[in-house]
Amino acid sequence: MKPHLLLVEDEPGIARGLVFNLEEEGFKVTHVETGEEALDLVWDEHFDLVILDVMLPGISGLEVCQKIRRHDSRLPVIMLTARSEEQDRIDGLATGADDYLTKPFSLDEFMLRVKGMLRRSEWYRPGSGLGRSYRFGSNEVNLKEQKAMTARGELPLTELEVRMLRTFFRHEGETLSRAELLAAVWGMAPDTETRTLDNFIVRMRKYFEADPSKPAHFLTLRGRGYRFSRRGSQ
Amino acid sequence: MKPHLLLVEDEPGIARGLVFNLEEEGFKVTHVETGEEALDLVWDEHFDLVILDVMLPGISGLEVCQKIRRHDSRLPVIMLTARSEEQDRIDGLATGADDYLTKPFSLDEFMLRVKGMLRRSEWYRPGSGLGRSYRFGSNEVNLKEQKAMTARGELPLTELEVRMLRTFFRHEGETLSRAELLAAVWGMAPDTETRTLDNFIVRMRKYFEADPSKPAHFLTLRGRGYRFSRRGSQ
DNA sequence: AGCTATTGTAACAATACTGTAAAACCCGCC
DNA sequence: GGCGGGTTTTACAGTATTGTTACAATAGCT
Repeated sequence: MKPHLLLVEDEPGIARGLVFNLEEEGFKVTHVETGEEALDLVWDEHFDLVILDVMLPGISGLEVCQKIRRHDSRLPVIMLTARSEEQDRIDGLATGADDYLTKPFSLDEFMLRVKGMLRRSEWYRPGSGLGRSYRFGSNEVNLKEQKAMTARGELPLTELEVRMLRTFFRHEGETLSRAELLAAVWGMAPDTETRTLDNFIVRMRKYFEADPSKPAHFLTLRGRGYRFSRRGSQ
Repeated sequence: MKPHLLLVEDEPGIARGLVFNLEEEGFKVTHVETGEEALDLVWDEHFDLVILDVMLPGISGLEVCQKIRRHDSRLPVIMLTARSEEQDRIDGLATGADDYLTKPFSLDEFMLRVKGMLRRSEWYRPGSGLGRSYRFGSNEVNLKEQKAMTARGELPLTELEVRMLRTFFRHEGETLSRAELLAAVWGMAPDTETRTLDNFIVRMRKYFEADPSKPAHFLTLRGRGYRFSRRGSQ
């Protein structure tokens, strides 16, 4: 689902800003304040990228980076520092950091660098990053690859199926009227009279519901539309 | 084999220094002074990394970068510029550059960034560094020699076959629409209506697929185009 | 329970879009 | 001019996907 970032930063002001903005961009962010905590986490959790301040209480960022490298030689690390000395940048990059930014830096540039690093890392760390799958029930849907893994095996998805699923995923938990669905998926006038929509719903249920006659995820709200929910019916 | 770098830089002073130092480090460097020359070279030679000045006579570095990206989505590009405006950096990174340095920069830092980029790119660009042949399934394709070794023996490749394969290899894993393929391989308008493309796909499958009727590498994505992947279907 | 608007379902029709083979074409060469 | 390799066009078959129709089932209401 969301890429998972580890932010190691002891200055609360900076940390709050970065966490906020990274989450805004759709990342899952774990924030710790010391190198020790960071290493513990890296040891037993999965991260897609580490953002590492160099000046930390306790063990230094450089040392953390070194240890991370020894543990996972490909985990992308972006270093941050308040010091703008050339030697610091060189030490950072030589230690194995994949990028290095000097504070104060532009937030936009930082975001672009994070995204760029994630984009490339997806090419060599399969199962990381964006285009990941959406899970519910015993299904796993990958919109980018246009396929799904269901209880009954792998399944290719058609273009309209993908569009319908995307619409539902984006509005999980909300009730979508027929008109809204027709507009979002088909681009049709909201008053079109057709059973196509129903047919697609049927298909979704056939694909993804354990018991299509008692849907748990693709719910009908009579007179109001449909609602998708990831956890069972309620 | 040495990594091959393309340096695009019109200021002779800077260029000489960089060429000298890069060669010192064991890289093979090709130096050109304009974006046009750069694009010509990228079109028919293999490079492992491009170092691109933004301020060029003729078409700008940004534009060059954009075109390179469209042509080879993974070729690493490092941008250089004399301008230190934040907006420039953002534009560069947003255009698809993988890194961005502002002149004057430290030579050591520059080298570390080049090496870092190359180190990571080896993980996702096959054909880089070592041999020049591209392997998938039980095939081995050599674009330079215009020939391939398949399960059914050696096979000479025609010009267009090479161009199609190159396009697929450079965009491995991406879905290429008919329009994109027509543009990249044939230079045709994107709305051309022709079955030529299909015929070539058929040929690729006949050459390289164990069972051409169940393609594992050259996949059809109905309504969206084709996708090449080295590892079996997925 | 009976009525009605709405939704579910299946079969089928209509549309793309893609695969394939053969014929036509083009171009350099003898 | 005829030949041969390679490419493009033509023509059509094959299929996947989407849309329509007709009707059954159901929920909500009185």
